[in-house]
Amino acid sequence: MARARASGTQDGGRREAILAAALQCFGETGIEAAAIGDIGARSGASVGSIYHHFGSKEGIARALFVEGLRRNMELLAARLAAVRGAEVGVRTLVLALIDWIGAHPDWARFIYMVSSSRFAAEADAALRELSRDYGALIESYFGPYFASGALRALPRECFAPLVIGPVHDYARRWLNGQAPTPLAGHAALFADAAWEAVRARP
Amino acid sequence: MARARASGTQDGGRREAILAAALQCFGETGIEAAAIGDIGARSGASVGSIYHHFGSKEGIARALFVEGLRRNMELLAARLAAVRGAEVGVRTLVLALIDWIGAHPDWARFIYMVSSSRFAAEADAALRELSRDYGALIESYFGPYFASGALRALPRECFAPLVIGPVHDYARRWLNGQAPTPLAGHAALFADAAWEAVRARP
DNA sequence: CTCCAAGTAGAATATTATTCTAGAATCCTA
DNA sequence: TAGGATTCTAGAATAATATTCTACTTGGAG
Repeated sequence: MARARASGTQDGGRREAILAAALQCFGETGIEAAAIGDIGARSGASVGSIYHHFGSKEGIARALFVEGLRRNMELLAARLAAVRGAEVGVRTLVLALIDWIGAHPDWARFIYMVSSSRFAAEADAALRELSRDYGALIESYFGPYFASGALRALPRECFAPLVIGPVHDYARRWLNGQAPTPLAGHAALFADAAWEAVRARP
Repeated sequence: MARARASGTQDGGRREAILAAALQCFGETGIEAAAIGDIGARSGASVGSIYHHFGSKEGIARALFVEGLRRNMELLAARLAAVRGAEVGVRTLVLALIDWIGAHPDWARFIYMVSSSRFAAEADAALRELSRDYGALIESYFGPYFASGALRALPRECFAPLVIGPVHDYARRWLNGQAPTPLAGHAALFADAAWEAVRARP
């Protein structure tokens, strides 16, 4: 009858529980105001245990950030693997992001919260690797379409901003309560706009 | 020979000095890690003085945020007042933002840092007023062009994301060191894309 | 069975935000 | 200009909380 994570077990559930509690706390009060004690209370972990796993509050935030980005990227990779073509690829990029944000607003809110924070730019091995993988995914799918001329000749660094910049901007507003309509309500609009922005011009 | 802000004067210089020091500290180490003591040391203000003016660390951040947005909006308002027409208006929106970010990267970095933070959504009179003014500025300039059909029929809440979303997305990456080329290097590209995204379609 | 590494707990410590009290500068009014 | 009210400043005292430390537990390997 013992619950999977009754007490003192090494099943790894403790780590997940801490992350889940932290995501909640961070989302409710912001990272700065969230107390380690609260995270411990909600997850059933002691302070010492938390520090054993993550080293610091920033360590928790970093782990959450990497985990969120990874999940998001996995969805995108799965969706892209199922299609072929420049236009459908661009639309998939937009729609996968919209779906993910709609399904996981807490994760999205947290990621937006810290993505411009100091440590997001810092030397973090896992983060740099993830960033590299992300670039590689985009490049491997869309590279050929740039080469073939199906996509407009653009500096590569401008591709992602043009395609998903509007979605991110809208999503931030929506998550902040500044826009009433859920992201999904404008999915077609943003997908159309993304394709128009990067398709080859006559 | 007393310097303008020698000590204990009420000339307002103290408040500005605190804000300037805070912008530096926040930018270097992030808001959480920045210590009130440091801000005091850099600005020459005592801890008590800082709390008298701002009430809390979050209060300092809030004041900085509002001030930054206000300056940004003033530039935009001035530029828009000098032009007339749908296309030039959209381009002005993009270019004013690009210019401002290029000229004030510290402000931009800070604003991005906190714009998704908890207090940005909270009930702050000055902030809500500013947000309202911003909306009114956009509406008063572009409203007529929506009405005349020069701009595509769009949900109003999608207009700003489509026009400046890509710029924000690129700017965040650039400020994080993830994109080498300064924003100004892509100004024409982003302005063109913005206009294409919202112009009336044939 | 014993040992070892990983995990856990909670008290002790350190850091730092915030509050408090007193005093100095400025402003306003008569 | 005098005097009182108000704003501002300073720095010590307090409180909150992140982090460190030490001892104990658990589960697995040999």
